[in-house]
Amino acid sequence: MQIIEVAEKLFSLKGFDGASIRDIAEEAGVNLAMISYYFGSKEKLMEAIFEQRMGQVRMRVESMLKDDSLAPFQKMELLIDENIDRIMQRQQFHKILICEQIINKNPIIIKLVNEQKKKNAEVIGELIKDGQKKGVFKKDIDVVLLLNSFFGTLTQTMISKDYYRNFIKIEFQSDSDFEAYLKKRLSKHLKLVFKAILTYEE
Amino acid sequence: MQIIEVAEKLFSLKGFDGASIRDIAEEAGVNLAMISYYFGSKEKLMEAIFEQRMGQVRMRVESMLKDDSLAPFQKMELLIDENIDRIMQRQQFHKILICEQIINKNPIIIKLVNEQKKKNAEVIGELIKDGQKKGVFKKDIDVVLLLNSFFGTLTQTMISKDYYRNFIKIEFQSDSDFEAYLKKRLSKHLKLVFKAILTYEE
Amino acid sequence: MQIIEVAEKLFSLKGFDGASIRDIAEEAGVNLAMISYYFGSKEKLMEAIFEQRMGQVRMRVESMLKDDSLAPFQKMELLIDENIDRIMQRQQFHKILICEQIINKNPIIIKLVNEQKKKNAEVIGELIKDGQKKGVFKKDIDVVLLLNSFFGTLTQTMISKDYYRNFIKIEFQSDSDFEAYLKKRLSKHLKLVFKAILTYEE
Amino acid sequence: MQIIEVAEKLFSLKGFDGASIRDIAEEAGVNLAMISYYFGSKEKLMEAIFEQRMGQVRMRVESMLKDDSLAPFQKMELLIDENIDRIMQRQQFHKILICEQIINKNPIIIKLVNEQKKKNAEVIGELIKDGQKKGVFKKDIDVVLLLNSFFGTLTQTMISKDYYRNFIKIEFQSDSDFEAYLKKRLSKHLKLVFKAILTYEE
DNA sequence: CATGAATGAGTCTTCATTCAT
DNA sequence: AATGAATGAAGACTCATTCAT
Repeated sequence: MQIIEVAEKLFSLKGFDGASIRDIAEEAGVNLAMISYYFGSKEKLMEAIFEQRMGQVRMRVESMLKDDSLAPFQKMELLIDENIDRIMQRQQFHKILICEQIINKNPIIIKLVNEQKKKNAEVIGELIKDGQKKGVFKKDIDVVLLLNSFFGTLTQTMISKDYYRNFIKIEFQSDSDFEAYLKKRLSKHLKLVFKAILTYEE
Repeated sequence: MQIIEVAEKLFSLKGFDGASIRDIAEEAGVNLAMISYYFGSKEKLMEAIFEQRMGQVRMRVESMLKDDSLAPFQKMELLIDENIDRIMQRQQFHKILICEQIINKNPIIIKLVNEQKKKNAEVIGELIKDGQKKGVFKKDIDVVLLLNSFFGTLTQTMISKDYYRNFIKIEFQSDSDFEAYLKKRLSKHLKLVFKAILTYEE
Repeated sequence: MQIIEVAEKLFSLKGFDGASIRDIAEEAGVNLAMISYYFGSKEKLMEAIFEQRMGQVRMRVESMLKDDSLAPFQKMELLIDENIDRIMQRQQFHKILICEQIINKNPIIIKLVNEQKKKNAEVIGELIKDGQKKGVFKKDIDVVLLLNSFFGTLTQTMISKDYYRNFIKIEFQSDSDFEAYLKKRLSKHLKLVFKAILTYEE
Repeated sequence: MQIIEVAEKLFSLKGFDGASIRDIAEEAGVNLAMISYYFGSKEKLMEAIFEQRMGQVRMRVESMLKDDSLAPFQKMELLIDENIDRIMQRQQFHKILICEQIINKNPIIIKLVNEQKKKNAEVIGELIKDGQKKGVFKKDIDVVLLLNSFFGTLTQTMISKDYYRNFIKIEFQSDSDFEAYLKKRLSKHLKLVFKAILTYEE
């Protein structure tokens, strides 16, 4: 578990090929051979990270979405905030996730990722259908592009965090202060984008 | 020039650390030592790619933005389509661009990228001010988050292209057919998002 | 230890830059990577040789010099023979030592060498003071030039051994016979030189 | 000629294997290919240096030694000072000379060096015979060891110059001041050594 | 069960040299 | 006569993995 934590950190900093298991073993304070011994190989270690991190998704959301006392917009906003929190808390992993979709395409990982994407599309799809039935959402919504805008905005913001912090001329007392500010802005911004996509008729 | 082309391709497929200069030399049909000979080092080769690709940006746009006969919305739509075209034509480079912002962080490259981001923010910033003066755009627009949504949506769509193609149940006769379809959908989607962000008042 | 032995041999034959770790690994019968594995780098291997060889100096001498029953001249002669033996037994190392003082100048090694020189100067300095106090050595002796003559004669003889063997018209039955002859001649010669420097008044 | 000068400098600083013809070409301000073009190869360049530098020896000495009005001791002292000057003026070359006798033993160079040594032995041999005939030098003098002591002292002093300067607690205004001081000390020291070897009976 | 030692394959880079111009 | 471009060989070093203990 500690190995996974260190590996996640180093993979996110240097990439899969850039981080050596030597580095990982050293920083984790374990024997070099133990990584191959426990995980089988470097590739398998990466897979273990993905299994570990992707298995934790969704719990609170599921039940909430079934709650009929909540309006579709409320559910959508909950979903947005929930995911902003989740991703901002696991930035290292999500950096790896992006890179993994571009390079090193390990089939096992790609499969895991696509399953997750499918689940995401299903959840949001149901929510949209519900909203459409209730007449508050418009017809013809491209779920995938909606999700791409959502996750794309989040990841793009995440990887250019430093640039953004430098751009807005506000001084923050600590990193977590800035992080909190960022989440608030993202929340507002993304809710607006969702609202537009879900209701705006050309 | 041919080396740059091959290197761009392999870097986008395997990442900077994953692509060896051996691979690059072989695929480019040149001697292994030629790469160090021409570019000095692997790092410098990467920098050469960035200088090559980032120097080509914008020309038509500049003049167009100064054209007073165009309404802010028209300009904005032109800008969107222009950038969709540009990025979809240079997908390999933009994949590298994303990874480079996450890992390896060569300072020279980061500097180039940040300068480009600044220019982007300035161009869109002027356009927005113009629209606000003319009363067609709302106040208080976060330029950076707007751009993050734009480029984030594009890159997210690009890296999950295969998933998207599989998801929509349409059969395409060729890759370029799908590519064209994708660009049309993206154009429509992003114009909607921009319109919302630029005009929608909560 | 075996690697050090082989490295010493090859460094003395081809020089630091001329001897590749490939050669060393091959001749030592170990894997190429083992040298980096054990020593860290080629430079560190060289440092290891110096630490190994310079740590062994002097032991018998120390006690001998404190022996008050020996006259200064006797001590000096013992010191001369001791050092001739030491250097002739480690000719390979002393060849490296000379080259290292001219080229490559690894600071760690230079430091070790200078410390050794300082110790040598101290030992001989004490001996000289003792002899002066007892009135058998003259005043105003340049310790460093005395040592330079001593070690310079030895090394010069060592590196032009072949020429010397060819010059004197004596046939030797074996290399070790010649070596023994050389040591005897050197001993006589150097004792004469020392005596002159220590007593001869202009 | 300029190439030879630069090559001599770099070979003396980094050794034959450590100095690349790239470095030499760059510092000499000539084309990289010109060195192979003019000299044939790196080895031949080294040979050219030796031919250049060893051809210049002896001119004034020859005539002087035939001068019958000079006593053997006077001739000897002239010879000593002459050679101290010569070597101290060509320190770079003599550093190369030492290394070349230890490593990289190019046969052509070794031949040149041995011829020079033979000439040296002849000249000093004649001088000694003359002195013996005149009854001022003793019998049984080992010419080679005498020369070894002479050149050995000089080279040893040369390569540990910095240590010596640091050891004696005298401050020098300039490098050439120290160099002059060194030559004076060496001259006195070596004349004493010679006198002892040539006259001292055990 | 856990690990220190060892390895072969691979990394990037630099080398002296050559060749067409 | 002189050189820029190009190259094969070799350089030191690091890698993920294995294996005997």
